[in-house]
Amino acid sequence: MNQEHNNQTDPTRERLLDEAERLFADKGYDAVSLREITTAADTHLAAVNYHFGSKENLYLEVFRTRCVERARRIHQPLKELDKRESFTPEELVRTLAKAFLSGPLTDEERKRHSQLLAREMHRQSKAFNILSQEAMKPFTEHAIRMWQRCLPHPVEPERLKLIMLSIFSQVLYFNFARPVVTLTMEREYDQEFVEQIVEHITQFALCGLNGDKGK
Amino acid sequence: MNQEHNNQTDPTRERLLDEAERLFADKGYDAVSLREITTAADTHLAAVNYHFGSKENLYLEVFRTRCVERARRIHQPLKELDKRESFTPEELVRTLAKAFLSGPLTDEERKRHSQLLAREMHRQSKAFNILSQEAMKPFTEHAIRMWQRCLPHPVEPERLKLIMLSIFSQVLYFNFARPVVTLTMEREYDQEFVEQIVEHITQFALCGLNGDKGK
DNA sequence: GTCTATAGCAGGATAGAC
DNA sequence: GTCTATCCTGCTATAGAC
Repeated sequence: MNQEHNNQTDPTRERLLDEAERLFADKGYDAVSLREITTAADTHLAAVNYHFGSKENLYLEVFRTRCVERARRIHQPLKELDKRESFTPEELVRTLAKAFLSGPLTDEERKRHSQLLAREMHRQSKAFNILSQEAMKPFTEHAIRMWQRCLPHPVEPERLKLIMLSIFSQVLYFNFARPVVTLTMEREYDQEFVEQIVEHITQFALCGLNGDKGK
Repeated sequence: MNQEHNNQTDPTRERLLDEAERLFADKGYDAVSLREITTAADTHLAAVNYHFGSKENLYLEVFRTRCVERARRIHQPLKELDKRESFTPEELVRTLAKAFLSGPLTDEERKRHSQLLAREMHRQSKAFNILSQEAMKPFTEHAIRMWQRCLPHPVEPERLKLIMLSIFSQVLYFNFARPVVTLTMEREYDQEFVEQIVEHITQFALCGLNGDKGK
């Protein structure tokens, strides 16, 4: 109980979560079999039932631990910025875009995270509820408070929420739909390209913020 | 051969495609069984093999016929605009956003289309190839030619492609991730809300087009 | 040509041996 | 506690009756 036998650090349990996450992200819930997962995790079928009770529960545990933890790390740069005395809207937007596209996660993690998110985003499932309650909702609300703090003139929250959704849709898409992006741009993802995308989204969103002046 | 017995109009075949499309969009390829589809289409298991050869082929046929056909209808408003003597960038962007969000499709069709697209968007599959070759590529290229036609000053194609991707990511997201949108905005989809979204994306993209002037 | 009946296999879950 | 061996269900595909 004092070191290795609690739920958090059992190595078999961790390996199962690792492989489950990878495979679920890659193929989706129904396309992955428990046999596939346990073989990859170098253990046996019954281990899933022992540690998680069922396939469904293993899936949910991936969201409860892995995804929520990654979401926290994505949130981190925003919190850092918020600690500062002051910041500009441009810095806020760039921090948002960077957090998702070149931020704290490794490229592999980013891909998995986007895939799992995208898979759950359109169905009201338990996994979706975990994500929205633990990750998306607090993140969005925090970002909006930060905007209201740094914008020179007040902007109605509805507009800010729409802009948040627009930014979010783009970072998700540029991570998730890479085949479409490389096909359209005739260009592979490398550091320079990602920086270009971050810059594109930043400028896009900034103009969206100030945009209605010209109307 | 002269009326009802060719592939295009066999009523059982059509019902199978209808139900397959609905269920695949709703649950994804692996979560749907042929039994489910044939029961919904009020026919028997063997009919799938008779008409399509396999589950995989039925799936692909949904893309080859239904999705490509819908993509053509989404393309239509753009073609109409292109026939005109001249048009503004704003008209072009609004036409693009409307085509996906309130355009030629019914709401039900729009949902299905977005779901099927989103499901295939991240994996290089046969279905993806059909979509990108038959629908996305020609559409994107046409839109870019139209932009180059109506923009007062030349804009490099790479920038236009990025803007196309940004618009596309947003319309896809606002169709596909409705649970997230309603949760964030605390608002259900109705005609007024959809119009607001179209307006939001239009302004967003327009500013993105002219945006770097202010930098 | 249509559809029933079944083959053959893979899935998740679990009983029970160690 | 661990893991093998097995259960049973549900799947796709197809052979063959009508």
